[in-house]
Amino acid sequence: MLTQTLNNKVTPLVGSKVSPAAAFPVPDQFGAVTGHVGLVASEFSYKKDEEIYGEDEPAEYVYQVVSGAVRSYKLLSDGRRQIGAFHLPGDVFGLESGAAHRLAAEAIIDTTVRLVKRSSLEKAAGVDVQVARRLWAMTAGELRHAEDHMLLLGRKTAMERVATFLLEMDRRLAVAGMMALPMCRRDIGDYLGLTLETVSRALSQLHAQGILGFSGARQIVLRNRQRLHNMDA
Amino acid sequence: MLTQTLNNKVTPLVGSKVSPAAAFPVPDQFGAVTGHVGLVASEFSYKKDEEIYGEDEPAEYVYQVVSGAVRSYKLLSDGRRQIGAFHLPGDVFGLESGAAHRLAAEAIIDTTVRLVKRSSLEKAAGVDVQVARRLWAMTAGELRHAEDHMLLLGRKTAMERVATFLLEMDRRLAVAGMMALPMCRRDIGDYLGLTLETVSRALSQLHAQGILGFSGARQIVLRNRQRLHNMDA
DNA sequence: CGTCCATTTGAGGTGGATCAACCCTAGTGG
DNA sequence: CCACTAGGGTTGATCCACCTCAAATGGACG
Repeated sequence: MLTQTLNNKVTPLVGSKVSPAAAFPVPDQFGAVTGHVGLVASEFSYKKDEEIYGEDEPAEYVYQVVSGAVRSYKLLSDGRRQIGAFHLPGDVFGLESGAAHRLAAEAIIDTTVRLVKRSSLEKAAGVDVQVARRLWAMTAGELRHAEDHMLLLGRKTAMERVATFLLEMDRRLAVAGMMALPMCRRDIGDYLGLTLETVSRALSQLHAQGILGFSGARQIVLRNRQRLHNMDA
Repeated sequence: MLTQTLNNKVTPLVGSKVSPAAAFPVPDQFGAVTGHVGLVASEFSYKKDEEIYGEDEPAEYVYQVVSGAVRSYKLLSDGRRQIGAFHLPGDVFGLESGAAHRLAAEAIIDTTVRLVKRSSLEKAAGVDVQVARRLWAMTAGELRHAEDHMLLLGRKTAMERVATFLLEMDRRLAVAGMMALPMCRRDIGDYLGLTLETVSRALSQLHAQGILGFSGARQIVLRNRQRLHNMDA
């Protein structure tokens, strides 16, 4: 993609403040890599539901969410979808060791990213072992998440999956005890290996038990993290 | 682990032939890393069902299967198990970017491994960017497998999962068109997010359709890979 | 205020789990 | 060499968690 020009200002990175849109400080993974070697990062924006890159597309860029949210997913031929990860402000995504993206990526809501050429990172990693180490650690972090998620998809019940999801999102995007989910029930279902109806029923049940509160379907406050932890197996 | 000494001869690695027990040549991932820097690898053997390392245990060593087979898995508190990967002759496992193993590992059958200290690899990676690149690529390969497996666990039917499993094993361990599975039906089920009964029924059905043949429950020959491919979605 | 889509809720169906025999077959020991 | 045994595998019957299909409700935005 990246053919249409929405908002393409080029900014040199040095000290690189990151994620002004994030409501709390996040570790600056991108700057940790780019800062060392004076790479140049561009900014780019995507509309809600716009594709950022497709599955098996050449991996030309590595991205960091500045604001908004992104889903990475795979599709089966008949349209069944598995979302492998949600990317929130501060997160790096699209980093590949090989030549192609193995999942597609789309903006969940209007989203701004910073991006650098993969070839620049490769070159930097060839010169600076600290950069190489950071790239490895990022991929290892993704692997850790995938391994946890395999356990969820293969062995947890619907309620356990939703509990795990809520605790993950609470950790990653709660502000003042409240989280504003950027994704719809279908996205959550496709992330958890469930249908949107099952997700909705589980959330309704948690609401009825007083474990969470709603202010609109996507504004959720956890009222009892301990009980949620107990449900997550 | 590694406290009892079963068979601990130390062998310096140089050109490093690998996997004499493998029935066909495999890419020498271990040697590709260790060969460059003259690391020392030991050999060690484990009995069937013996633990190699536990979940969250410090990651002191990196392993390569010489002969036998290994399962990597996570457990829930009530005993539900998700096997994340099977490791066959030639495969490297137990490689971590962080300090601890995130899955446990056990020998499925009597197994011999080669191993090197993680600290040695870390040091080598700090000196030689090619080593660092290889370590990253290995972790990225595991991530690729995990991403494919999330799709299977989240969205494929029982028959599709079994078909995918058979094609994976066929690719990885078939000799002369036949494969000798080292693992039991329960292991297969815990890998595919199914019960052992469901795995058995799927295999029986494929047998009845003439898509595969048995010579004993674990000796399988695929008679129609194309039809199997069609079933795997 | 009305439209559109996301979400919730309900009713019923089903794929895979569970529970329960039974059957192989590879060892084991006589 | 064969009978016995134990563990793995198969098959059957039933159950139920989650899916599917359907309709009502709600909320955001023009």
